[in-house]
Amino acid sequence: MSGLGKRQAILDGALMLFAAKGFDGTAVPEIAAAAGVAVGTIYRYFPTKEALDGELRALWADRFAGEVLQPLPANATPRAALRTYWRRMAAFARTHPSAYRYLELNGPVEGARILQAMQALADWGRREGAMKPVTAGVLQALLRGALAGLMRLAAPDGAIPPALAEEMEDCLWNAVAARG
Amino acid sequence: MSGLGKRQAILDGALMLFAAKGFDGTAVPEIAAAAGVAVGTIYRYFPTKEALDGELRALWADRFAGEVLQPLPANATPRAALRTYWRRMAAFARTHPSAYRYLELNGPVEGARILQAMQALADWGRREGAMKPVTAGVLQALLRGALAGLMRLAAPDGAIPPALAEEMEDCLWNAVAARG
Amino acid sequence: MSGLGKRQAILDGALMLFAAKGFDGTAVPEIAAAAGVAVGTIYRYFPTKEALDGELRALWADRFAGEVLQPLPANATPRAALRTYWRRMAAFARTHPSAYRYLELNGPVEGARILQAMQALADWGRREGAMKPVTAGVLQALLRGALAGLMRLAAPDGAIPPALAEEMEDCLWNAVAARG
Amino acid sequence: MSGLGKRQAILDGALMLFAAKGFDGTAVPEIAAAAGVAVGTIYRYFPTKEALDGELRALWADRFAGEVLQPLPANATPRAALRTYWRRMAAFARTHPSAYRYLELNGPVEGARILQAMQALADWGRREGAMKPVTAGVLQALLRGALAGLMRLAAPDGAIPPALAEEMEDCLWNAVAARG
DNA sequence: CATGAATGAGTCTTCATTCAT
DNA sequence: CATGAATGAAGACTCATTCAT
Repeated sequence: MSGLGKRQAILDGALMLFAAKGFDGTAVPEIAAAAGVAVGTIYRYFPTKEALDGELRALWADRFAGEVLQPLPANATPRAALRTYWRRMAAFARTHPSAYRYLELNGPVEGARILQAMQALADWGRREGAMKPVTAGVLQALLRGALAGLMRLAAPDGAIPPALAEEMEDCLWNAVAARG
Repeated sequence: MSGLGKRQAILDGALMLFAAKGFDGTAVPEIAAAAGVAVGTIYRYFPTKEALDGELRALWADRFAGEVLQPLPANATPRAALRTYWRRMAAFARTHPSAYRYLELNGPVEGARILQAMQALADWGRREGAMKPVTAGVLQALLRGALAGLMRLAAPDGAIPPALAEEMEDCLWNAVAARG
Repeated sequence: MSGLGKRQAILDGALMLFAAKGFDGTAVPEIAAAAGVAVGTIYRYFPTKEALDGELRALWADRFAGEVLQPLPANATPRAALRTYWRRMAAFARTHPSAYRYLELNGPVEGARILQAMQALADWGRREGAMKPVTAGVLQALLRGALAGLMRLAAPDGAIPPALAEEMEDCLWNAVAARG
Repeated sequence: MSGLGKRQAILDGALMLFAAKGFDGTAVPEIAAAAGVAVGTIYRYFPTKEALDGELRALWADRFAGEVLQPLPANATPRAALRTYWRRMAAFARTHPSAYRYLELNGPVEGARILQAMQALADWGRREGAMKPVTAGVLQALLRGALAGLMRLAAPDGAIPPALAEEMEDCLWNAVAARG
């Protein structure tokens, strides 16, 4: 196994365990076992357990924001934008349940970049008359909270039932849509 | 200090510390110090650290459900019911931030009883034509998630700004209201 | 065994082991075994291994200086003073061989106070015409070095043969005596 | 760099580090870094860390004895012999402070050969009537101890002030000279 | 020959739990 | 009942040594 492979294996093992048992609940030897390496090897790649945690969080927070904030389709409406953001977030949670749980467990999910996008969406929707005036923070709290709430409904590590995700999407839009 | 007083002090200290640093991040001697008792005393009231955690969770989950699910005012409409539930949840989070954080941190917030109430509300609202058909789980996820999301916006231990709470309440109703 | 007894046992065990194998060559569990206590107990009395070492050094350096620098007999001559200092140092090395070895191993043997006494002796001896002019540092180096050299001759933990000690004392006086 | 060069670099690095931090306080990777070689390389030249230490001690103890015990000048008197031995020892300590410190730190400085020379000097001096009867061990302890004592006076890695060395030499001769 | 990534036994230290006072 | 000194298993981290490249 190459050095990069081991580094990745360590990150993967740590992610799974931190997501399942938390940082303090996970012992370094457990991570080593999960990664299939010796304990000492972990310290060749990360100076401390904290550093491993930090890198892991930075890595996945970045990836989460990166996936959610990809360019919107051309000619998108605010409604389509909201739907797109929501689906991307749900897709991330479905594809990387451990990463999602880990990020939710340990504080804000890369707040700044997402919040910016929510601000832009709120402004845009209001300009177009499609959305009622809504604080960006409220919008972010709605999306993130709804996703976290749905994840809780599912069994641990369970995926969000697509039907519920679609139902929620409809609710979310109505939550912020301008009254007809 | 009476025996009950000590027991309460231990529970209070543990709540604060578990909320701030997590179960695994909190040492029993820390709890003892926070409670103003000797280490050994803790073990006169709780057989293990886990048992203390369990009792604490049961206690607060019960209290949370108890406060939120108090009888609704007579002649309430579905809209008023939703608002009442939301305000009670927000009030709990504002009044007992440590308890709220602790409950959110450690898995489901006494899911069953709340879910039941959401089910009842969804049925009721649909019967009256005030709400669109909505799965109870989605409703619960919306409320709980929105609250958690708002708490995250606030500084650690900070309270939710009342204005945001009201704005959110409006969104939540629209999310599930029947289209006019 | 009382708390003070345990503390003392730890200090004693550490002294023996540090003297025999050095600070870095001694493991904390070894100290615990030598002291007849559990590993954790050591940390109830000393915050770190380094702190234990520090206290040990302070303790014995003080005791060494205290024993050597006790008041000289009245009507003592410079010659008698030198003899007294030397005998006290040798007595300390004979009575507490581990402590002596430990102090020698780890840098200066409480240099300042002893050096002061050597300075006083050198001045005194010269004023009386009994000693030739001699730098205090040279005098200290002579005494301490001679003692360390004799200790080396003896087997590890072996005592200095009294005959050699007396012979050395004669040499030391001649080393600094004024020429007849 | 040639093989011999690497071997020498390792010995040099180890000497410096062992002198400064002791055997147990020095990590093999540190030695490798100081020597400018890879860790594994050390094990191509020395089977274990202990073996490296052993060779180092043998090497320098031999060199020390070799330098001190070079042939004395023809027509030397006992007094000149003592002075010569002392100056050679001081010169060694001045020229190779790390080596001197290392040898002093770790037990006897190649006792046997030096002791033999001291014995010969003591016998010779007595036969000539220049020295009082003195045990060889005492003579050795005086010289070595005086040197070690002077080294302690100097700052770490500091050289012995020549004036002190000369003053000491005078003392040493008087210590063992026959009374005039 | 030289390298340095990998190893895992061993290090210092913490902490849940017990029990004599 | 309350205490806190004592315990030792377990945690994070180090380091002498090996071996595939």
